[in-house]
Amino acid sequence: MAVVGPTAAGKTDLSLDLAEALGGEVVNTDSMQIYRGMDIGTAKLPVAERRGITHHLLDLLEVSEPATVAEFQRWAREVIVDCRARQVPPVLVGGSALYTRAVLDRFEFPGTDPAVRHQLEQELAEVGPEAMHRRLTAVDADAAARIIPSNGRRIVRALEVIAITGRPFSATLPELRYEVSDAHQVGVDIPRDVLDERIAQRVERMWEAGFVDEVRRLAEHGLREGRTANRALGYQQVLAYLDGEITEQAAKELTIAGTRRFARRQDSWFRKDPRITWVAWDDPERVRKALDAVRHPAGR
RNA sequence: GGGCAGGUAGCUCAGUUGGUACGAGCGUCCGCCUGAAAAGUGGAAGGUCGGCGGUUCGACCCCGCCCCUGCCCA
Repeated sequence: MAVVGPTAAGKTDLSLDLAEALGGEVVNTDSMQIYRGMDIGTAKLPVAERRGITHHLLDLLEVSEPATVAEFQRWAREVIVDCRARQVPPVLVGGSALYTRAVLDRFEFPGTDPAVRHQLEQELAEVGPEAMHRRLTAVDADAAARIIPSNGRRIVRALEVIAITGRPFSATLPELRYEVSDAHQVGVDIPRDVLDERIAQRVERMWEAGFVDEVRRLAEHGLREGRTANRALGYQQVLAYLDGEITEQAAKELTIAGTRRFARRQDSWFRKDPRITWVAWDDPERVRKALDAVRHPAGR
């Protein structure tokens, strides 16, 4: 079972209730909570509040280490296999839609080659995305047509895949089809205005809880040098503040604004998936309704 | 009470020597997304140009009065 939805909607609480009701364990599917030390800014549930339920895939990497979806997919599937071998239902929770899909769905990653990647990124920096896009058009017109010429990152990845596999790059997502058997997704449904207010409050509380110190500490452990962790919402803004680029107040405001934008992206991503059963964030019966969705899946 | 600056999109501001607002960034809305996804990206909708009167074929741009904001003087 997977609990999805935008950030600050209340996924964590629901996941605990569901894990308790099912006698399951929680599996994190949040791309940033896999980092050790990123606690306040990712709203990671403190051990003391986990109700004794085992949580997987938290605190796996140092902030200086890069994270990738493909790697995460392997870890998560191993955890799921392990849980099921013990007759324990895994309850996935997280707002990283791609991560969730990579775990649940038929999703294959063609591989990567650091040298090739580095070379292509070098070129991108030199000639710009348009020139790279023309190159992509020459070798794979199909993929090029699907990628906007200004999107350097996706162009680089497409060229990388072509270089290492010798095959064209498919730029489309696979169809919505579960790879993991007996999977169910429950989405936390929450009105925008309520969510916006909750986000602002959450960020305020983060600051009160010593978020700036957390970032300062992580900066000493290579947060700036990493490739993934330093992009996390809040962390990137506080780093800018610590570097004297913006004021602390601006860092806080930018974090709130950025999180709102992120929540909209999350929402639009999850809304497209018709397999998700939505339950209202404040419905007193939400746990029962979520469990009903598992026991009596729609369409059966 | 007097002087100066300003009142243009939800916000911060461009702009037209008078000829249908060329607007921009942010926000909002909608969308895309395969090894950085809390990242990266595309598009759309928003304006009686402070109010009223005047001049003019025609005013957001000129004139008068008024209202509002900021600063200065008394």
